[in-house]
Amino acid sequence: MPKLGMEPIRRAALVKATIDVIGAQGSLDVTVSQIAKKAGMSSALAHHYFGGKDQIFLAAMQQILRDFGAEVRTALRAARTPRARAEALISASFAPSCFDPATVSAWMTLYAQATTQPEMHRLLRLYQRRLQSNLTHALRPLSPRPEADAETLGALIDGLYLRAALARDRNAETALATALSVLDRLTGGQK
Amino acid sequence: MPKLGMEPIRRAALVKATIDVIGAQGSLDVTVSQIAKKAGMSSALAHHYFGGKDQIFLAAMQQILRDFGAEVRTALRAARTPRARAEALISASFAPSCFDPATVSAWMTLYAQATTQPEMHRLLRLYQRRLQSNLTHALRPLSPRPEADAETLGALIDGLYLRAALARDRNAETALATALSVLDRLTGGQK
Amino acid sequence: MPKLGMEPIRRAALVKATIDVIGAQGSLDVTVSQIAKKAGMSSALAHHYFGGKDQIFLAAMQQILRDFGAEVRTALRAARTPRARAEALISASFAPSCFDPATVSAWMTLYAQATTQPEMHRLLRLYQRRLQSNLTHALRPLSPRPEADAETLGALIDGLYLRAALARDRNAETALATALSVLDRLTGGQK
Amino acid sequence: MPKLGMEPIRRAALVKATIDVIGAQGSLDVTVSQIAKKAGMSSALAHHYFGGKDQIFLAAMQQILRDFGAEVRTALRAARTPRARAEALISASFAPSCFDPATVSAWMTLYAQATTQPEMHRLLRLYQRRLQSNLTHALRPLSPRPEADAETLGALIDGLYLRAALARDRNAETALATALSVLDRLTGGQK
DNA sequence: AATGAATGAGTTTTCATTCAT
DNA sequence: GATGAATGAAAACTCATTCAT
Repeated sequence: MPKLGMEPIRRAALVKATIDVIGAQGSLDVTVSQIAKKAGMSSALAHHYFGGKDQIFLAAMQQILRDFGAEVRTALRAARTPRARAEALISASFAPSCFDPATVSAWMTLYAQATTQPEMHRLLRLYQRRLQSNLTHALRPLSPRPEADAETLGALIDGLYLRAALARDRNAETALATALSVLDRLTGGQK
Repeated sequence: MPKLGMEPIRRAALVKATIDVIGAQGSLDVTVSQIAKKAGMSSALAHHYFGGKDQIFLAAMQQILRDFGAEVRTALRAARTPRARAEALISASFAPSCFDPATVSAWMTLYAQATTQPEMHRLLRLYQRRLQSNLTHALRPLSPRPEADAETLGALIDGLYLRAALARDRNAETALATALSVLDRLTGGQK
Repeated sequence: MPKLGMEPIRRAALVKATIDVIGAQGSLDVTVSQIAKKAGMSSALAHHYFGGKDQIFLAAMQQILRDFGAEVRTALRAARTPRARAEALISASFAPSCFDPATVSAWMTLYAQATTQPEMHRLLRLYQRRLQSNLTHALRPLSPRPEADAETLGALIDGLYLRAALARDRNAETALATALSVLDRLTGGQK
Repeated sequence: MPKLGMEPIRRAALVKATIDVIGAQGSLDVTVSQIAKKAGMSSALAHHYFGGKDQIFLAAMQQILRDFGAEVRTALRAARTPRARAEALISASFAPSCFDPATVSAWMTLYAQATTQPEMHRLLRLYQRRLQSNLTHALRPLSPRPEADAETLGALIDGLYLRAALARDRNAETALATALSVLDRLTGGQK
C-alpha cells in the first residue's frame, strides 16, 4: 500500500479545524494560527496547502455547503412523493446541524462576504440555485406555478433561518412549522 | 469663547462617513482612519467623540435603522386602509434606498456581528420586533391569524431582501411582487 | 476688596488634584486631563498655568515636601530637648500622612525620576540635606560624631520608610520603633 | 529542519537590551520598539517571545535580581566566619555593578512599579526576604537579637544605596563604610 | 480668563505571510 | 513535507499640547 500523500489529509484537517474554531468562538475573527494549531500543524503549513487565509475560509464554506447538500440528498432519497420531497427540502434547512454555532457563523460570514468576495458570492448563488431547482422539481406536480412558488419558499426558508439562527432561544421547530404551513397553502394541502 | 457645538456635527459626519466608506468598499473591513479621513478629521477626534470603533459602527447601524424607520412611518402615514398599510410596510423594505450598496453592506454586517456583539444583536431584534408589530397591526383586520401571518411575511421579506440584495442584477421589483403576491394569498385578496 | 487673581487658586487646585489623582489610582500614570477634571477645569487651562505636565508634577512634589517640612517644623517647635528633637524628626518621617497612597506614590516617583529629571533630583537632594542638617543639629549634644550618625539615621529612615511603605500591611509603628532604638544605641540612651 | 532554539537566545537578548536601554536613557520610559531594535529584532518578535511589554520588563527585573543573588552567593561562599558573611552581604549591596546606571534605573523602576504591579511587588518582597534571611543567619552567632538587627541592617543598606545611587558623585565607599560601622556597633565589634 | 476643538506623534499589539533549514 | 523564525504593515487607541474664539 503506497503511503498516501499528506495533502488531502492536511487540507481536510484544516477545513474541519476552521469550522471548529469558528464554532467555538462564534465569530469569524479567527486567525490562521488558531486554525493551524487546532489542526495540529504550523500556520506555515496551512499557508503551504491553501495559499492564504481566504482560501482556507472558502474551502470551509464549501465544506459546509457540501455537507448540507449531502444531507439534502439523503433526505430526498427517502422521500417517495412530491410532497415528501418538498418537506424533506424544508426540513433539511432547519435540521439541528444547521444551528450549530459554527454553521450559523459560517452562513453569516458567507452573506457578509458575498458582497465583496466573488468566490463567496458564487458559492452562495450555487446554494440558492440548487435549492431553487430542487424545490421547483418537487413542486411541479403540486403547484400551478412551481418556479414562483419555489422562489417564495426558498426566500421564506432563508428568512426564517436567519431569524431562528440569530434568536438565542432555539426555535427551529416554530420556523419549520411556519415554512410547512406555507407549503400547505401554496399547494392547497395536496399530498 | 471657543468654537461650540461641534460634537453633534462631528458625530453625524462620522456616521455618514462610516456608511459611505462601507458602501464604497462594500465591506466591513474599514478602519477608523478611513472613516475619519472621509469625515474630514483626524482619527483621534473620531475616538474622542465615539470612544472606539465599535461604537462608531453601532451608531452607523442605528442611523440606518432610524432612516429606515422614518421611511416606514412616512409610508404608513399615507396609507388609508389596512391593506395599504401592509403594502406600505412591504414596499418600504424594497425601496431603492435599501439597495444602496452601503445599506446592503451594513445589513450584512449587522447580521454577521449579531452573532457575537450583544449591542448589534439587540439592534437587529429591535428592527425585527418593530416590523413584526407593524405587520401584525396591519394584518389584524385582514387575517384570521395576524401574528402568524406577520411572522411569515416578515421572514419572507428578509429572505427576499437577502436574495435581491446579493444578486448583482437589481431585481427588487420581482422581490416586491413576490412579497405582495404572498400578502394576497394570506389575506384572500381583501382590500 | 480687589478680585484676586485666579492664578494662585488655579495652581493650588491643580497641585491638590494631582496628588489626589495619583493617590486614588496609586500610580504615576495619570493624565493631564484627569488632573484638570479633578481640579474642575479644562486641561488647556492646566497647561496655561503650568506650561506642561512635568511642571505640574514638579509642583505637586514640591507641595508634598513643603507639607512634610511644615510638619517637621511644627514637631520640632514642640520639642524641648535635643533628644526630643531627634525623636520628632524621626516620628515625622513615619507619620500617617507619609503613608497616604498619594504620598507613597509621589515619593516612589520622585526616586524614579530623580535619575533623569534634574529638577526632581534637586528636590530630592533638598529634602535629604534638610533632614541631614536637622538631624545633625539635634545629635550634636548627644553624639561624638553627629554628622556621621545623622547620615546613618537619615539613611535608615529612608530604608525603613521604603519597606514600610511598600509592605501592604501598615507597619509604620515597627519601623518607627526600629529607628528609635537605633537612635538609642547611637546616643547611648542619653535624654 | 528549521533554525532551532532561538527562543532562549532571543529572550536573553531582549532582557539584556531592556537593561541596556533603561540604563542608557536612565528612565523607564522605554518602548518595546527601542528594546527590540537594541536587541536586533523586530518589535513583533519581542511580543512573540514575551507576550507584552510588562512581561519583558518583569523578566529584566528578575534577571537583575538573579544576577545580584548570584553575586551574593559567590561572596558568601568565600566567607569563612559569621562576621565575614555579614560583611559579604553588605559589600555585595554596594558592589560597582549595583551602581551601573542601568541597574540603578531598574531598581528605581522596581520601587515605583511595586506600588501598583503585583508581580513587581512580589519580586521586591522576594529580594527583601532573601536579604533578611541571609543577614539573620549571619548575625545569629554575633547578635543577641539577630532578627531585629537584620531588619535594621537591611533597611540601612537600602537607604544608603538609595542615597549613594542617586548622588551623582559616586560615594559607594562611604556608604559601605557607614554600613560596616553600624554592623560593628550592632555586634559589638565581634569577629 | 477660559475652553471646546483638534491633532500629530507615538504606543502597544496583532497577524498573514515568507523564508531558511 | 514541515516548521520555527521572523517581519512588515497596519490596526486601535492615547495623550500632551496648541489654537481659535
